[in-house]
Amino acid sequence: MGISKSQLFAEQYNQIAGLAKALAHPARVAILDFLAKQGACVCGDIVMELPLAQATISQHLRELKSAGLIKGEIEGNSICYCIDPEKAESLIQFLQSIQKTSCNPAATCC
Amino acid sequence: MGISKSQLFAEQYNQIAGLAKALAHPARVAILDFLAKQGACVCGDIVMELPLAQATISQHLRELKSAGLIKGEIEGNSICYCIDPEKAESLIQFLQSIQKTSCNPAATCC
DNA sequence: AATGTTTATCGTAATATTGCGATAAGACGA
DNA sequence: TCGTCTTATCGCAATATTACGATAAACATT
Repeated sequence: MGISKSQLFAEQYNQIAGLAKALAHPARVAILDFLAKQGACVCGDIVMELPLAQATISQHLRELKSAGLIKGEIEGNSICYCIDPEKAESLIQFLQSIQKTSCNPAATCC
Repeated sequence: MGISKSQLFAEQYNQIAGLAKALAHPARVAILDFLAKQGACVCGDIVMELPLAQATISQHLRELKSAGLIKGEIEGNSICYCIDPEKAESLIQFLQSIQKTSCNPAATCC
């Protein structure tokens, strides 16, 4: 009935899925790319870069932060965001692990 | 109003987000991991592995397939799924590109 | 042809996400 | 203190996702 059954899955799978979910919106991908292209930290002017209202961007930033993909620290009047590379690593490793799979030669399908 | 504004974002960001969305559910992560651990293809017994109904798994498989993360070919009576490593690559590359970002030493926040 | 096996699709209910205006909370300068 | 600037949160409406029973479609076996 549409209820989330995430508690039925292994913790590892939920973690990967949680990270992917944080990336599963073009605005959040754009935010990460913008932070990366700045080479370092950015204080607040993400709102100027994206075609979304300030409230919406604040929400996206919160999701990225709670997923652990970015860090934000108070910098005087504004807040300074930057990328936290640690969590991205586990997603990369999962992708590489499934990517390594070569198709069984005994199978005729691929 | 909750409408999707994805058409306002660059095509590249939508592609990354689309791939991440396919990974953004523990059942789909589990399916990919299962296919990878089998080393190759598996015909249908994914249903036995996961605590979900057959209709639900079929839906998840369709999402993985339309995202290009898996391929499925008809194998007699059943259908044979295996991982398509191509699309995973672009997601890996995006993650690595944002991961490379080291924090600007001039910034005091991180 | 009739039956069983396997996978896909439809319809529907429950829940989650998205987006934004309004507003609050905090820091800064005059 | 007062106004201003910046970011967060609330509340709501619109939409999307998730899950599954029922059923259909395709094929193999009998």
